[in-house]
Amino acid sequence: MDEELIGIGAFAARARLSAKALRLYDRLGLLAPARVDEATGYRFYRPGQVERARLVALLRQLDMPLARIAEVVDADDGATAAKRLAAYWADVEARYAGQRTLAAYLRGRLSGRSSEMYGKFVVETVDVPAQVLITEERHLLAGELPAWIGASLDRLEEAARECGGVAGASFVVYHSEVSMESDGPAEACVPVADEAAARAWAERRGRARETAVRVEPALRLARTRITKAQVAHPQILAAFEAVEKWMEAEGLTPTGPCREVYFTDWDAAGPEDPVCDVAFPVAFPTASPVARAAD
Amino acid sequence: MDEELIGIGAFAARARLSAKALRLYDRLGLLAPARVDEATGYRFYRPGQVERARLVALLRQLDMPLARIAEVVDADDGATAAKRLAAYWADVEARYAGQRTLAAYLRGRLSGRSSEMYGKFVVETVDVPAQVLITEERHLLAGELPAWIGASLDRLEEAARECGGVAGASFVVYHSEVSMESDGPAEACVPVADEAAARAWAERRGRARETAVRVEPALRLARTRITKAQVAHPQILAAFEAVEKWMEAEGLTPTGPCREVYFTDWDAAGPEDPVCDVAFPVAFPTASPVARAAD
DNA sequence: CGTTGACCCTGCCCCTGGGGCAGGGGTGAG
DNA sequence: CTCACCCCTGCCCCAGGGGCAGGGTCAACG
Repeated sequence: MDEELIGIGAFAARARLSAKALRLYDRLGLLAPARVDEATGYRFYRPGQVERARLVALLRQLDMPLARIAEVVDADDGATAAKRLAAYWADVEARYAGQRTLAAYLRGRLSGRSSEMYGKFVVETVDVPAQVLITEERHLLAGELPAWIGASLDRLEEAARECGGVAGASFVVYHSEVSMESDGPAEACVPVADEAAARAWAERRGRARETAVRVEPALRLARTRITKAQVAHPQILAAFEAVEKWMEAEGLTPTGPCREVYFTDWDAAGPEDPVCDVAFPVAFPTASPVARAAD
Repeated sequence: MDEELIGIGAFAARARLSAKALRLYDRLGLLAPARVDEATGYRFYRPGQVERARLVALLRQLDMPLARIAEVVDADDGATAAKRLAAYWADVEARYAGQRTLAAYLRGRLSGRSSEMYGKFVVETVDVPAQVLITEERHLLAGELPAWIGASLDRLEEAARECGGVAGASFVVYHSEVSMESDGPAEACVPVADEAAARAWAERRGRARETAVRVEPALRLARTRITKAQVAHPQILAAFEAVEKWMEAEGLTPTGPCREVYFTDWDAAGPEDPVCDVAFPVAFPTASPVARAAD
């Protein structure tokens, strides 16, 4: 029917792609030529394939990975394709929102406003007793964090009712990066009163899930208290840094990953109410009997 | 003074970077250890280097290339560093703005609104006589296009006064991508009346510049007229597509790169005034004497 | 009929910013 | 003595191509 096949060069020009890219897409099965000459290996395309190729080119302009492009262009109908594109773009937007606030924060910090920032945070140490925790752990992106924290703590606090009730402030432990770009694991933790019940609960959930029960030993934390408005991307970085600066000044080094402790009802708090401690575990004083107390 | 050097593992944890990344930064000169043991090759860092390392880690979260990170962290003062960061981020924002509008456009198109879009454009053919052009050519990003087009056409129209005056509508030729992401060359063209004067002008400008004089043969264009409001990223794509669809339906194929012809005073036009033709060169009818005229 | 360009092929190395693993070494504690 | 940690270098891997080498094809022109 459509016998006017065209060579890769002409097709590349019409699709506004490079021949190299077309060969790659062929190899990946994303955009196979209509015919490949067996003797010479020459690729020939139907003019009707230009449309698909151009869509691929446009999606590449969004930096969409080829695998996701395949999901879009191979969708059964336009609505599905649009939905997949929208899902991808929502990911990008989330990631980008975090980057934007981080860029703004860094611009301010580099401009020399750093010294004035640390003064705003009051850092102190506090001792936390050993606790039985029910936890959820996940790898996620910075943009997904707020939503996940809320949902995860809700789930755990709900589950805590079967485990003797919530026995302390819920918190989130960041096992790698604070405000990580990629996927340092974050762990949501809720202290519960009844260890045996907690283990039974975890058993029912199955161990393959992301949930677990663990006993955390008593800790000393260096912490600073922040308001609801400060629990957001750039501002909270300043809080973490303030605690670290303070620890350095005190000669303390962190003995574990940092955490955010939510000690009050999030939803009931106003923007200027304190809701969260940004904290690092530090060593208990050992050799010297002089306890380093809070200021 | 600061004899407490720390190993790469501890340093990596405090800087929230991987040891692997630190070795890379060492090799690139971005973050050299305070001391390297000659016998073992072990790297040792001063605690004071954590700050720089962490800044690098944060800048990496912005996907800033290491070379540009080096420019920021090696800046002489904070203001310079902030300026370089701001410059980088402005690039990202520009690029991102284009991507966002493209994503919105594609979402709409995939949802099936395509059929209703093409009806809005009236496509026709028009013959353009041979012209002497003075031109400027440049590689640039989509975000820089509007500003460059305006400035470049202003410069050329100014220069045209020395070349016998402007002899036709100014236009811009896109030698690779329409609304390209990267750097397909764009060429701004102004027709002038006096070829000899134009060549003398180009001679004075020097040939190493991006300016040139060329004679374009007579062309037949397939074009559609769009308003000032439509001369923007997603909308204009629809116009290009409409022309291409029309050409396909007419059995025509483009014989050269596409162009935007600005046939009226841009600044004096309102948003709904037609200001621009989106056009492709097509072949003159040859075998058949039946001229394909505009509808 | 041969030659000349214009196309086209595969295969290889290059880029960035690392991740992951192999294979080896050093050091201190039990 | 062995084990557990750190640490080293070097190699291969990812995406998404760019660029080049070296060789095959195809149409048109003399």
